[in-house]
Amino acid sequence: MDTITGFHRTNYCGDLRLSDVGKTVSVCGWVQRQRDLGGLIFVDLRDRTGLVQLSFGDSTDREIFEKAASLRAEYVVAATGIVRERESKSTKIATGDIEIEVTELRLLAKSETPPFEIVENSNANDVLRLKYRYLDLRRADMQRTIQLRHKIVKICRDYFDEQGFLEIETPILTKSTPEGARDYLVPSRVHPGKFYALPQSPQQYKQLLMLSGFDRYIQIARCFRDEDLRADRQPEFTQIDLEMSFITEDDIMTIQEGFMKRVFKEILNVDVQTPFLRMPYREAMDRFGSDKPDLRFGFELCDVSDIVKDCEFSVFADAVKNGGSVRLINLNGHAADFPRKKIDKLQDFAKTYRAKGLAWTRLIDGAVTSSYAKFLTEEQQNAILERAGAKDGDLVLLVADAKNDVVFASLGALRCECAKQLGLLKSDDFKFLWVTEFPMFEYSEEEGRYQAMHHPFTAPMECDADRILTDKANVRARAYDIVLNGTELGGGSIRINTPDLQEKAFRALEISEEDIRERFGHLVDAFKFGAPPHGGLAYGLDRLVMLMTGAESIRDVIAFPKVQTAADLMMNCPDVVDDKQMQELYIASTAPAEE
RNA sequence: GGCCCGGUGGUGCAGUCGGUUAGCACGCCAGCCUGUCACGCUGGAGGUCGACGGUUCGAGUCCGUUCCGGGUCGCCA
Repeated sequence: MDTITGFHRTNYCGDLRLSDVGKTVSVCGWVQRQRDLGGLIFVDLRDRTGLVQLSFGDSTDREIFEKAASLRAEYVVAATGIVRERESKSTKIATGDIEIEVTELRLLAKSETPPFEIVENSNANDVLRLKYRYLDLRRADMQRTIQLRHKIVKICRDYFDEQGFLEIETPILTKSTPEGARDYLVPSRVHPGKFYALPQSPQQYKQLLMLSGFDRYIQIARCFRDEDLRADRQPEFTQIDLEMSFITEDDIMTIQEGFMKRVFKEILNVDVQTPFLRMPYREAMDRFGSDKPDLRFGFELCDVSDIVKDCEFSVFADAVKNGGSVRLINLNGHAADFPRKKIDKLQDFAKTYRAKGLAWTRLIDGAVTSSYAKFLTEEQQNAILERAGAKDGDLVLLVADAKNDVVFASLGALRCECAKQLGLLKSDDFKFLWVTEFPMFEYSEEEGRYQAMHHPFTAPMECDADRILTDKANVRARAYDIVLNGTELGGGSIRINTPDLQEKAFRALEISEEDIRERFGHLVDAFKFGAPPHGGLAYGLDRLVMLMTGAESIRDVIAFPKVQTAADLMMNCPDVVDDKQMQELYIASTAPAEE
């Protein structure tokens, strides 16, 4: 084995070009592949920038040639040589016009045969990839994603710095704030029986920073939520977290739009149109059945409750009578794409959103077929078609339910599912929007009371503020979400900044005086000392990177992600700890409770 | 907690109605080869089919349980 002593890298592999021909260069990296043609050996050397071909032939020193012959995949080498124009060029790699005729070769480390090939678009399964994540990360696509993530963060820091923001770190060991997601807890050694919580977000700290006069704050903040994982959800994730003082919604949105415009231009060379469309929550739900609508395609919802409220079809009529609705989407021109079998599949899909069924009507070659034909009068059926704007070649899907939530959720999801099946979701089409005027409260069946939809510090809209205790269902908040292609990138709000209003908000949430003191006392106290009007926004960096790279899973944009059971397969954690550690923390036993 | 999908040499997959020697590609090892670039050619090694139990003359295949992974609903102020 050779050492690196005295060797100095002059270039990264992927950077060499025809203009470098004749230069003596030194490169290092991993052996991607070795091709031994007998009297001639080629080695593709890989580093984080790409590949370059090393060549060994007639002019190569005997000892070096033999060393080259012994190279295997993933061996670590350093090579010095002269850049030559290739006799036969390759268009497949960026450095395909040249090769390095090696004059010095150092073997720095050998490698066992890796458990999977280090190639782009590997289809090795997730368990293996994650167990050997350090190898998985060697692959070119992972390298690109992680490097691109760095660039996004860099642009973020630069942009917000230019806008006068200060980056301030807030604690990772903090206080549990029930309400909201489950906390990750950290036992205290010094305070037996007491616990820190890892932050779900730096929410309260950043508001207190406004109170301290920092005026414009940003943090690339790690956040933790002990909830079940999804393709776009990890238990620890990164937020770009902002807060500003002496501003309104418009200021925050404008600043944010400027960042999006810049990052999309610099990273993807995409021109994002600003200002973004703004849409009240109510409108988003009515038109798209979602508070994070994907605007890349149509298929908008349409309410036909009034047409069917007295019809013979009890599924429709009862839904309306019991306080719900009957709504539809029209898959314009796609009737032929959804034969009966596919519609049945769509029904199963809708049922996962608790829809009880899926009614449909189809217009093909002038003939109308409906799943509900025998229950409705011709007038009613025609009225539905007219309301849907249905014409020949259309397929209309209807959901009826006594709960509007179910109608919206299932139709909203169907809308996206159908678009996906029809290939209408282009990953290079970016449709931003702000969803505004969220409800201040939502009723929790479980808790039997109204809860904050955003968080308890969110300000009500000024025109609704006097009804905060009397008309909870209809009070709207100064909250807004930034949505991109059906993904909630982030959300924020204007906060309450007066003790009076904050006290009213707590009362509306039926939080007792004692709880207020215990859980939010520091914030309540702080607000007695002059809180500026302020508001902010936080959004998921991981999701932004996902959308910008077209990654299908959030795991692909995080260097060391966790699997669905929140385990890290590489580190093998969570794991048991020594009894001694447990004792120091006053935790009784390492054994899980047995049934 | 519910529902759905998957687990077969190192890797990715095939495996029909339950049938006798579990197949393919890549990778790996050895030999040959002077312009390859997914090098080529020849030969070779490598599998108790996730685990346990059951049905059967016989199980990769059927049944049950369980483990692991993925998707999703609930959950995620």
